[in-house]
Amino acid sequence: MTAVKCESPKLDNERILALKDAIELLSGKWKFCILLNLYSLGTMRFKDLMETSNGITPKVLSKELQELEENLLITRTVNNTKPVTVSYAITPHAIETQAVINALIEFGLKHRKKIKGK
Amino acid sequence: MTAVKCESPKLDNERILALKDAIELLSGKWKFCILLNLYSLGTMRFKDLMETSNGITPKVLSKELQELEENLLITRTVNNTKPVTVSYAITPHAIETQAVINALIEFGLKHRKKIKGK
DNA sequence: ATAGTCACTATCCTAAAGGTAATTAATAGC
DNA sequence: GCTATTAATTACCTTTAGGATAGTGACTAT
Repeated sequence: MTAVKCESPKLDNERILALKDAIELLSGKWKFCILLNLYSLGTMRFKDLMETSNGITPKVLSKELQELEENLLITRTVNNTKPVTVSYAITPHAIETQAVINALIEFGLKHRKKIKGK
Repeated sequence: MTAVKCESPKLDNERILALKDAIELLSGKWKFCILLNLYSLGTMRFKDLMETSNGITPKVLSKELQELEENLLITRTVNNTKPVTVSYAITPHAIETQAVINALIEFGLKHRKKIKGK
């Protein structure tokens, strides 16, 4: 992942690091897609995520899920089924990303209005 | 820019597009750095931005500024000085990104606490 | 004439993100 | 034995973001 740069004389170091972490953690082509799907549809299996994340490949999905799991945003559960299925669910902690998503949506809505009048 | 993918049965199409736009507009290594600097230090010249955005090259800074200007987040003003100087300032519209930045910081702070206890 | 400032632009290059396609392991059904 | 399902992994390839370096054009100062 490309390390994000952000410095600001107005923010203390802890906040700068937090901002940097948050951006890096959530950036990429598929992160929000996966989180939104898990958030709105609940626990999902690998196969389900393959289908709802339109155009993703198993390799990329697998990698994304690993990153999200490492960062405690989702849980991975192997089910005792045949063939083996694996369930993914967002953690309570991941629900905190909703505030970010809402802020992005609100900004995006205002932005679209601004741009339309150009 | 890599087009972000996000779909969700819970969000209507307008909000999905807004989210997509916002993410794409703000993603990249330098966007937040530049916006934060202009926000906290006020109007800045190209040269100033080169110095505060530690490690950026003129080519990349130029490209980032063009993108931000196209999206009405900053203004570009050529000053009648010798040699010519150019001033960049954030627009009132760009100040709305503060909500996004704050949400990211809040999430990042909580996230750092979570990860520390791993 | 030469060197310096400022705001870039041009060219080339690397590293990382992401895509394609094939393959694997475990198991079940036919 | 052969095919199918699920959740991956592997090797390979392409695209893109961004970095390194040099150069340009308008001007000033010495």
